[in-house]
Amino acid sequence: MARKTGSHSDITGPKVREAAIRLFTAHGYAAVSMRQIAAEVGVQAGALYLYTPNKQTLLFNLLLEQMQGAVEAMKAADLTGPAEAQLEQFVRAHLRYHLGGESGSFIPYTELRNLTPANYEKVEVMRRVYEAALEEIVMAGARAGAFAVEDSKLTTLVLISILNGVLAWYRPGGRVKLDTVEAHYVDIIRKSLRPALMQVPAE
Amino acid sequence: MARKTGSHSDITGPKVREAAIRLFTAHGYAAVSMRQIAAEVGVQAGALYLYTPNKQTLLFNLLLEQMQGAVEAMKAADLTGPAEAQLEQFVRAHLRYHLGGESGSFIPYTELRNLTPANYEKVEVMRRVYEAALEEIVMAGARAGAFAVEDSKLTTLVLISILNGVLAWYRPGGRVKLDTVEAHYVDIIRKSLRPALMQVPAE
DNA sequence: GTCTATAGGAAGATAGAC
DNA sequence: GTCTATCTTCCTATAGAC
Repeated sequence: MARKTGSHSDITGPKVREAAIRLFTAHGYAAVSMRQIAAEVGVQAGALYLYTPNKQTLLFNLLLEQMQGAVEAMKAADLTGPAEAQLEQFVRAHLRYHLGGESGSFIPYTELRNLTPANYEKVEVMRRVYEAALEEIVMAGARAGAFAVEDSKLTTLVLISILNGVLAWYRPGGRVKLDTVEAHYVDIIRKSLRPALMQVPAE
Repeated sequence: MARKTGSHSDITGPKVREAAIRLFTAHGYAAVSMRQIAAEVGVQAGALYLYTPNKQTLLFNLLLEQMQGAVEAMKAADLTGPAEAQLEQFVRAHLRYHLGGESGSFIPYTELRNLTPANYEKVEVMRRVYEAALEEIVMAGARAGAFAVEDSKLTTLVLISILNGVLAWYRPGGRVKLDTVEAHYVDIIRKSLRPALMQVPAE
């Protein structure tokens, strides 16, 4: 394909995306200026507006794609079999999606507060789909007597918060490997939902 | 005591504090302007500088006092008896301190990233004291065979992140009461540390 | 103790040259 | 497609009147 000299749209575009993810993750949306993003990319601030109409839309698109990606990863997981197995697959899919990205960074959901109400609502729709899927698993396990659940909504919220809590301390390339994290969370989450000891069938 | 007319230092001071906590918690330090804080208090922006030398110091003092308060609450808790009992007291103290405040809001630790390096280090010292206390409990339980722990540092980090995750969804005055939250977290954390089923002594 | 006014700078976003 | 230059707005922080 013929291409004009100096046309770097296909290179700069992704770089803007990655720089924004990295900076928003590290410092938060409000603390990051368009000039900082531009410096990270290696262009002047004005050039960013070839790739996004404004700063707000940049954040919105990143968060929406991220949330859609989480839903897709969840749907691609093998959520079949007994509730315990489904839960394990959900936990693994969640952790791999949120921690395993090439870029190694993921914008925390707390940045949702920086979206305009209209934009927030669009992302929130996806978040509800995601959490509803988890709640289905929780309720199925409760019905089957496999999970101790008093309030499926509360249990689901707590599970999500536990899983997202990993972002508070996990560092890619750090001492703790992703496999270890996965195994650890699968283990503690499984145990945390286990019915009281007396109700566990001895085997 | 004689007091000059118009001297509201003892009223405005606390109001600045509370407004800053509320706004930093809701929107994050970087997204909040001194003008917003002033408006919340009911004064003009310039008047805030009677109570803090600058915005950074305002955040620093709030976070430092918060962290010191957590350490004091932990030390005031009855951390005696077997590791299971100590852990339960730690969990209850942590949740009550972080959720039970009169103001009903607590600046998330993610705001630590907005501190200057020198200020960050001072708060970090307190955080290490706090986490070390939890790790002591975890290790004691592991030695006694009461807890399943492969890596006490990892377990401690995960426990802290689980406990702080409550801030992601709990709303004071909401559907779920503080007592319920406490009971729920004590239950799931106790279970999550329980040794595997086969190793539990039948009784 | 609080106000108004303002200095000084940095932010988001646009215009036009190349 | 990117740069430089700039408009406009908002920010932190200070000065001086009351």
